[in-house]
Amino acid sequence: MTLSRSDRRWARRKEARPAELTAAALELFVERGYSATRLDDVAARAGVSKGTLYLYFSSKEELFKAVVREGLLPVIERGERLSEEHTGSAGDLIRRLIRNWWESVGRTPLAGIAKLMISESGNFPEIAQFYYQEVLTRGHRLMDAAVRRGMESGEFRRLDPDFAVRLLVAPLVMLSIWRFSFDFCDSRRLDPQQYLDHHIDIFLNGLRAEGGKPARAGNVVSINRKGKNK
Amino acid sequence: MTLSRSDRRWARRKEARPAELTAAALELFVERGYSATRLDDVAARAGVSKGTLYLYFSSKEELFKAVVREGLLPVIERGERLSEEHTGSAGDLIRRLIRNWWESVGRTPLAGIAKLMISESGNFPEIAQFYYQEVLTRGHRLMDAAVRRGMESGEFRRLDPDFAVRLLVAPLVMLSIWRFSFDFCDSRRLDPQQYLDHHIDIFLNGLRAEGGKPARAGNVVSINRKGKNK
DNA sequence: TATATTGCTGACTGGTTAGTCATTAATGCC
DNA sequence: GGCATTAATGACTAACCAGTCAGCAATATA
Repeated sequence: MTLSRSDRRWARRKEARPAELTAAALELFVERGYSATRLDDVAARAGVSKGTLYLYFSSKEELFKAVVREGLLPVIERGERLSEEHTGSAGDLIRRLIRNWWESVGRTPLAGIAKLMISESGNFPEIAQFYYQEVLTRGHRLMDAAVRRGMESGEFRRLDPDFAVRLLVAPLVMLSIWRFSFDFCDSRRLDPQQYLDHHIDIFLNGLRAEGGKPARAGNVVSINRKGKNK
Repeated sequence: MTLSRSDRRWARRKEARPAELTAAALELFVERGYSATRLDDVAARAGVSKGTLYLYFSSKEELFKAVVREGLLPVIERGERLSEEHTGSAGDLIRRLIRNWWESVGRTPLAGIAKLMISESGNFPEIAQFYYQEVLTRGHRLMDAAVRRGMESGEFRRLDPDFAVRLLVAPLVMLSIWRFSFDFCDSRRLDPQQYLDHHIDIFLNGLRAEGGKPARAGNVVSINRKGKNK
């Protein structure tokens, strides 16, 4: 029995394999967790056999590291550039940063890395450390600069910026997590756009100095807006 | 060789075992994840052998269910009573509910259930469904009543209460998760009290109607306050 | 076409662990 | 004390899976 032309079982695609494997691994790690993910399944989803996986990654743990390392660093760097170049109010910068986050992380599979790192931090302290320093702390600094700018210009009240930033970021992380954990439990799904709009609205109003003009969120983070449910 | 009097290896304590086992299991599940937790380790931490574990739970999955089921229902019920009995402003009710959450969940090992359910929802859709309906939805309803009360009395602006509640709860969940995932990465730990104070402050100010009196958070949720860091 | 190179495969193995069960010892009852 | 009951033990097994490797087939080179 000869193989049909479309049987790509033996296709040689050295360049494409690593990215396909890490993409498949990310999906399965997020879906099932690190331990519960079988490398046979990762390989199958990437369209190769397990042996091939081991041509590109020396162990399951190395595959995990690659997934985390390669995912978010470019995004962080883009955010840092965006922050440096920004001229305008702190509120607008925060809106842009959140919009940027949504477009390049929140609505992509990369959002799953948050859930993955939360789940596995206990088993991989070294990777958790890397993620903490190179993703969380840098992302935090990004928002921190915006919040301080607002406080110094008199746009925001003076609160501890560290807590303010954590409270700014927490709903974004929760949105990422929700998508991969409980969204499917609910028939009427969470609308991310409206959720982000409300967050920006409440947060910026909560932070703004007495007498400043009320913040309106809808004007920036409103891509593909759908009708409000109920 | 006779066993010393203090050798409790064969102690018969039928009543206490199940709670000790679920407590040990919660700790390990949260620390390592469900798959990566060995039942031998659970049994050892509870001071028994693996065979004993199987006297009380018919499988690893049943143990997991017991951990989730028994943990949070009493707390939810207490919150529901507290909400019904409350007289006073919506802001005060929200402060009390958060304080109550912190005392009976946030600062206890039960907080780990959030991380556990997030991590394992994909592998146990049935338990995820239970958790979603009996814990998340009921907790959500609790806060929802408070938020609506505030909107109807004119204390809060009129926003979609569903989103407002999600944004009220998100930082609490993140606080739970943080403790078990990244807190140990950072030398200068997150102070939960101040974090909650800031959240209540920003959120209530962000929600309050124009002309209402500014909300101050510090007067309710300030137990065991420590010096502000930096 | 012949040969060398190398990306890819899948059967195999060694270690690990959920779940079992024959045995042991604590307790209660006469 | 003697006997019956049952909580507790830990060695055992069957299954599962990360990681290996000898061979196969696509491609490159001559």
